[in-house]
This record gives sequence, structure tokens and C-alpha cells, in this order.
Amino acid sequence: MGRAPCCEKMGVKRGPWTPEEDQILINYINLYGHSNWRALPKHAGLLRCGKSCRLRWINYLRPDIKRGNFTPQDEQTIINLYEVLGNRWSAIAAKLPGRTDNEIKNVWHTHLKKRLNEDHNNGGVTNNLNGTNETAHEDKESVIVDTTPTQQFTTLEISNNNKADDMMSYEDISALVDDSFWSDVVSVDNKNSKEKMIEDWEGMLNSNSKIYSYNNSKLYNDDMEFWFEVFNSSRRIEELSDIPEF
DNA sequence: AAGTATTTCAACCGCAAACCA
DNA sequence: TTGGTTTGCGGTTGAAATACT
Repeated sequence: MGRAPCCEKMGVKRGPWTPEEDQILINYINLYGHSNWRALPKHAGLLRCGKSCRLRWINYLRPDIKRGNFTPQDEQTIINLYEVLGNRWSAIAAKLPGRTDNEIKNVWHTHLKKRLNEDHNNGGVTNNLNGTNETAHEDKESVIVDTTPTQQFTTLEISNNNKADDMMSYEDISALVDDSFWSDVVSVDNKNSKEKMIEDWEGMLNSNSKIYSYNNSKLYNDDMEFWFEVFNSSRRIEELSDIPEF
């Protein structure tokens, strides 16, 4: 598959793995681990390059792989995380135990990207994967943020390991909210300024995208407290002036 | 039923980061 | 500090499967 072999790979087998090769790789790794992928095929007796062995193990053979179709919840999580993390597939995969970056990338390109494009072109009413309708913005001064809380939280616990004191990591936020928070509510900037917030907000209105923005895996506490409050109270944001000075 | 078009997804590539002597 | 080696990542490919005519 793929392109012509480069000279380095001449003499090693390529293409789909056979069940026999799979078993050799599994047996070897179960016995000796995989501390050195480059040396592994030689020691295991496989006519493959180390890269190919690693890929086969990571994406298909390792025991904690979850196979089968993605649930609608999984797909919604991918969409939400994509909007947070962009095309950092390995980071997205880290949020979905048992799923690989390659698999998520494939699902995104074959299903989710197409679906989102269709949603954006269908006149503003989006059917999300949870089966509820999201009302998109129809004009700039009547912004609807429909925030039906599905989980209550009253305090923010901020973990600051390796982070500036005024920042939260995505992991921190995830521990406090469920998926509906990400898909419904949040606009956050990375400069901690209202100007930037409004700039983002207007950009989102113009692009008809989800009401959501996120930068560099960091969220600022002040911003988040405001949006948590919005989320928690089912309050509706009608005007840009409803967004406070941070 | 046969031929063609489209979709899916496992596997490849090149590059950059991490590692190590 | 440097330069070679290894690992991990995202983009891309194309055979196989599926849908369509």
C-alpha cells in the first residue's frame, strides 16, 4: 500500500500483515516488550521494519484496543475535542481510551468532517450527536447560547502543576464538566482580554460556527468562571455587552 | 450480472522532536 | 554542544469493500 518503497526499506516486507506475522509480534512483545522498535523485527524474526511493527502494534494488536464502531457519544467527543485541540489526533486519542490516533483521524475524515460541513450548510439548525437541536446565530445582536446544564458544580478546583497560576488545563476543565459544556457554551480567549473575546465572538457569529473557542490547551480562570456560571445557570447571552470585562 | 464510482481504513511516508553517546 | 539514531505524529495513499448505474 501507499507509495513506492524508499531505498532504506528495500528487502523488508510491506503491505497488510498476515495472522502469522501478527502472532509473532504479539508473542515477542509479550515476552520481551518493545523497548527498541528498530531492533525488534530482527530479534523477533519478522521481515518488517521497526516502524511497521510499531504501527501494527499501536493501531491493531495491543491488548487494550477497543474495536468496533464509534458510539454517537464517542463521535461527539471527537468533534468537541477537535474544536479544542485541532488536528492533534494523538491528544484526542488520549481522551478516548482504546482508540488510536489513526482510527480517530480516519473517522474524522470519513464521517465527522463531512457531517459538520453539511450541518453548516443546512441553514443554521444543527442536529448534534446527542440528538438535540442547537439554534445557530441568525444575526449578530441576538446571540443565543442555550445552556441546559446536565451536571452541577459549585466550586472550581484548579490544579497548577506545571502551569501558570491563572491557567487551567483542558484536563482540569474536563474533570468539572461533561460534553454538553463544550458543545454548547464556551468562548474563551488566550489573552484574557474582553477585546479578544469579542473579536472571537464576532468571528464565530460571522462564520456561523459553534459557540466555542479555545487556544493552546490553556484556559484562564476568570474566563472560565464566567462561562461556568453561564453554563450552570442556563442563562442566555443576548448581547456582546453581556460578556464581562475579565 | 457486470462495470464503474465512491468510500473506508490499514499502512505508508516524511518530518520534527526526543534521545543518547 | 553536536551529530547520529530512534520514536511519534499528522498527512497521504491505494487496495478492498461497498454503493450505484
